[in-house]
Amino acid sequence: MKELLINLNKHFENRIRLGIMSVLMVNDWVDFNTMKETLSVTDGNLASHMKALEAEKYVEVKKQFLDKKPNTTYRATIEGRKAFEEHLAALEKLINTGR
Amino acid sequence: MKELLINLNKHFENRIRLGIMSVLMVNDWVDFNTMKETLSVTDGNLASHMKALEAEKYVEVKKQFLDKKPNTTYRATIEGRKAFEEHLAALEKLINTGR
DNA sequence: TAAAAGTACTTTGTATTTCAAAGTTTATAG
DNA sequence: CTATAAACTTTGAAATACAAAGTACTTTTA
Repeated sequence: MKELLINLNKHFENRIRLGIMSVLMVNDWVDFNTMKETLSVTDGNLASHMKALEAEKYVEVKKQFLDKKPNTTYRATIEGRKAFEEHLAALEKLINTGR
Repeated sequence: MKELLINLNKHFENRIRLGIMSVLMVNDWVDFNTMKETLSVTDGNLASHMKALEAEKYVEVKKQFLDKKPNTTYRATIEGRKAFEEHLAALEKLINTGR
């Protein structure tokens, strides 16, 4: 019970970040607009959270032109998956403590 | 996948709040200092989070003198338990979506 | 009965986080 | 050219979080 909270990853505390990572755990490459609609966030907000996750090397980005239109897709890195798994494990521990 | 995030309760997003509620789910009455040490937070910080949870009616407070010393204890209300259960369920859903 | 100590705050001030809205860039379509 | 779309970036405001210092109340100690 001593280190109840230390394994929680600060970068995943926010709900939108939780959503992003959850989506990226099951989908290999997810494009900007799909993510935006899935989470119901503004484009600016999504971009900034993405940037934060990118800065932590938790997601990688691929920019290309698809159908002659700019298309940005994301996927979780190995590191990101690992970090998120650890976060979820810590959450589960909390959940099991809590009932 | 549409309402991926809406069942998450904003008041439980913070790690310390998560810790508080987890502790209160399994312990009926927990005193201020035990909570403070369990979570490794300053007294001011704990007090303010407690106040926030109290304002939402998620915890109730009992103040008394024990061994001639002031003693404040907390427990989760029925409402608080319900809200936290829902939050955990939403988290679990995310977790299961995410692996 | 005055000083000291402990509990549980409250206040203050700062730093960080979050978010929407507006503006920007680049590339294609007409 | 001009318009349009995607994906940002910038700006600014509001909310949140936190530590540190200060306070109130009570009991203990001298």
